[in-house]
Amino acid sequence: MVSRVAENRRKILNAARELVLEGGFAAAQMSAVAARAGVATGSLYRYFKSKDELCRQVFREVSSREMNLLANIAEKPGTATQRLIEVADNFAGRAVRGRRLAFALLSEPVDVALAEERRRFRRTHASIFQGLIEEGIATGEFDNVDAEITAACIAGAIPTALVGPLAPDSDVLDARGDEVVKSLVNFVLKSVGAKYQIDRTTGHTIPNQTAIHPA
Amino acid sequence: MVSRVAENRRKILNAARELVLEGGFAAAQMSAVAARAGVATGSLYRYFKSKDELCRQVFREVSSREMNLLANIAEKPGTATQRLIEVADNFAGRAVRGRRLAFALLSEPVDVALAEERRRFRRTHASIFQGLIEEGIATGEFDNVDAEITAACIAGAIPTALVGPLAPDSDVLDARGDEVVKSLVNFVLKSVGAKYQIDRTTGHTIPNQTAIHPA
DNA sequence: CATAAACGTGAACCGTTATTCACACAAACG
DNA sequence: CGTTTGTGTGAATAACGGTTCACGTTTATG
Repeated sequence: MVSRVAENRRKILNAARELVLEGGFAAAQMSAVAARAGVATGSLYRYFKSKDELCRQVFREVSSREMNLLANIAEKPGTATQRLIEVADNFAGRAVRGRRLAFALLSEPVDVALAEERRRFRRTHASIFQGLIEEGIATGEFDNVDAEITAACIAGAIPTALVGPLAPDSDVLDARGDEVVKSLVNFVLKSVGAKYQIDRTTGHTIPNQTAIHPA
Repeated sequence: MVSRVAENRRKILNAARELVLEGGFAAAQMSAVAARAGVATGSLYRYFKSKDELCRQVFREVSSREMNLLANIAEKPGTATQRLIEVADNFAGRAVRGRRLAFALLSEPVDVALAEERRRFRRTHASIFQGLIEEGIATGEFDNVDAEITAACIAGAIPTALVGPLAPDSDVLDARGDEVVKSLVNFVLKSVGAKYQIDRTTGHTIPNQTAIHPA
């Protein structure tokens, strides 16, 4: 009995998540969620106090998966530079490959409840970058930049570069995707004054131009 | 008569703009706009086909003012570096000082009609930066970065750094505002591989650390 | 001045969605 | 087996905000 309740809760969350993955949070209307989950709309309210609560839950589930992925990469052994490259590459790469999800999590117009959740998400992103930047500064790999601001900038730059000026439902990213991701990684590296860049075609590490040709 | 019509149109647009400046586009409800303008709600539809059209008009008026400001700075004489500094400083500085407006134009959740308008706005921002970056690359002031992507990143980074991780309705920016703006300018300079930074306290131009201490 | 055309009005209308609720049914308990 | 408690239902409700419209008023035209 208690298990059936848990099972239903799961069914509802899964249905909502599927809808979000397909059409963003705009598509997660209560009646649609209920239909997808195979229950009545009224039943949703046996499990969730409100739509906000349901959506927040979905947002948390989906975003925490992404967060953990990046956080784990950031904690792996290696130089700050290597890890910064990997985090940035994964962040941008995952966003490019899963543009629908990235849009829903980062850019889709949502109401205040979710906007709060999204702020938290962004802050977590930023704090991952901030940690790496501070490490890199300490080891001398990076310049002595304002880690907090730089991290916030990076956390904002990557998503908006992907969903903003580059058309959001265009397929440019499917073709040029890898190249764009590499450019983004290089952007990140330059912004912290890293000594290296990655080659736009081979992906190999190469010296940073600024460091090689000082004024 | 024709002048009275034009006058009323102006009254309505002004009322809508005021509301947007005070509470974002969410506050620009038809009834509120009508009340503020001193006309009946029905009258709004004598002047604008729909709310979307009215809001677009307001968005254009307000954003084009901002755009022109930056575009003019970008066209002034001087090195690409100098102008990039000025554009970035104005962009960030104006956003910090007019956070309400910046929020409405750049980050507030809006519906599809305005989202389209906003995309255009962002693209224009990006193209201003892109032009400066390309110039700087040509003159050897900047590294040979991917100008399109870098510009998109910068255009996305500055707004989200201001309204994102740093609390949006907090007053941190009122106190630390200048410092934050300078950090943002330095972020921009580093991301293009400029030879200079600006001093975080004096605001004077100083050599870029990366260029001075090559690996 | 007569008439038409346009303007101004604001209460009513409508579509959209989240939320509720009265009722049916199943499960737990003595 | 009766009772109570919890669960499922989906049509009705409520709230919200943009849009309309039938009517009075002002302005233009001949």
